Amino acid sequence: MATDCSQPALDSKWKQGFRRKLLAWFAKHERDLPWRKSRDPYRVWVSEIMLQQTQVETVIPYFERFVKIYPTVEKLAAAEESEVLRLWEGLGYYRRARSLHAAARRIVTEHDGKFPRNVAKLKDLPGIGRYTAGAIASIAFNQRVPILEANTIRLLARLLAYPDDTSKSTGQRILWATAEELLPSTEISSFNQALMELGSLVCTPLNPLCDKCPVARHCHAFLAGLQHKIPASPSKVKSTPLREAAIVVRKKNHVLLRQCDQGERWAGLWDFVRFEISSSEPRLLQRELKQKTRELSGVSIGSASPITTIKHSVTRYRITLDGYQTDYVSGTINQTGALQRWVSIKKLSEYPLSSTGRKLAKLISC
DNA sequence: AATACGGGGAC
DNA sequence: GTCCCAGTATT
Repeated sequence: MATDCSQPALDSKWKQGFRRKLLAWFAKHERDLPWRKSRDPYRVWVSEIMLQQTQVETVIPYFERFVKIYPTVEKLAAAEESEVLRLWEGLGYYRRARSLHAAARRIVTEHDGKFPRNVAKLKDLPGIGRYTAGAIASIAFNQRVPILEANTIRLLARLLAYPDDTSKSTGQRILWATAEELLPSTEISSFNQALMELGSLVCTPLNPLCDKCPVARHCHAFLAGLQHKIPASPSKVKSTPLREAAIVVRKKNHVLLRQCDQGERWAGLWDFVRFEISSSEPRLLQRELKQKTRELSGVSIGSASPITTIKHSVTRYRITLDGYQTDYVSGTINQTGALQRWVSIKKLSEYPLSSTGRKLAKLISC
């Protein structure tokens, strides 16, 4: 099946012109990005996972360091998960790192260290969905399969002048069908990358550079003057404020760390004792800190003195995190629930911490 | 179909 | 402050 019949076929000459213009533009404007130095599927894969919901400029230093330390899928498979998370620290969406590591082990054991070339087998690996499977298959193996992600959603929505919410299933179906219909018969790797590159550099969210766009004459939004209205902004969930406390419990030159459980935020990473707080009045707050620290960790603490306040966001939550320091008084760490450990301050650098955990760690070590 | 999952860049 | 980012997995 070449096309989705729910989508009216695009004119053949129009498609040819689009492909030709796009590829010519890409030949001239392709950025020199580190994951484009080769089409090694391993490097393509690592870059695609890092790039999920993460901007190119942010990924570059992480990618360089990662492939230097793990140059092959075998090296990655042989690593400890915590080492992988340590390299991922600060990049966010840590499940990506855990899935990447798990997938590396499966590629080595189930596929003899070779990447599956077809989309179905790629999608079967953890952390690889429809986009990433298409990206690896097309970019690394030049297979004729479509991709659809942030850049191309915007680009294709404008190209069609698609007026509705592109995140809904109808919009997704239409845009995937369009991405497939536009595919040339050769040069798929360049074509798919060119779509993303044009979306990223020219067909930008705000103030698209239509006068620099090689396919402006193909673009129904541009031709109708609707490029600023399309794509429609999706309905957004409003954020919820949250107050939390992080307690650095000190025992001589050690501090108490806890490894976040599966199913909670920062799964697999380590953090200081951390919980939501409700009290405002100082006396009550001290009681709450002691009580919740005891509940969560098993240890009793003295009075907690503030270190700093960090404001940050996690998905839809706007968190105000108060960091405290206090001395261990008594008790032993819980053996049930999440793994906990007394860690010497010197060794904090070896542990993968959340971004806020790392900020607190830097503050106490000096 | 909706929601959880991080953190930072750009304006 | 807000919006956005080379999405995926789970509910």
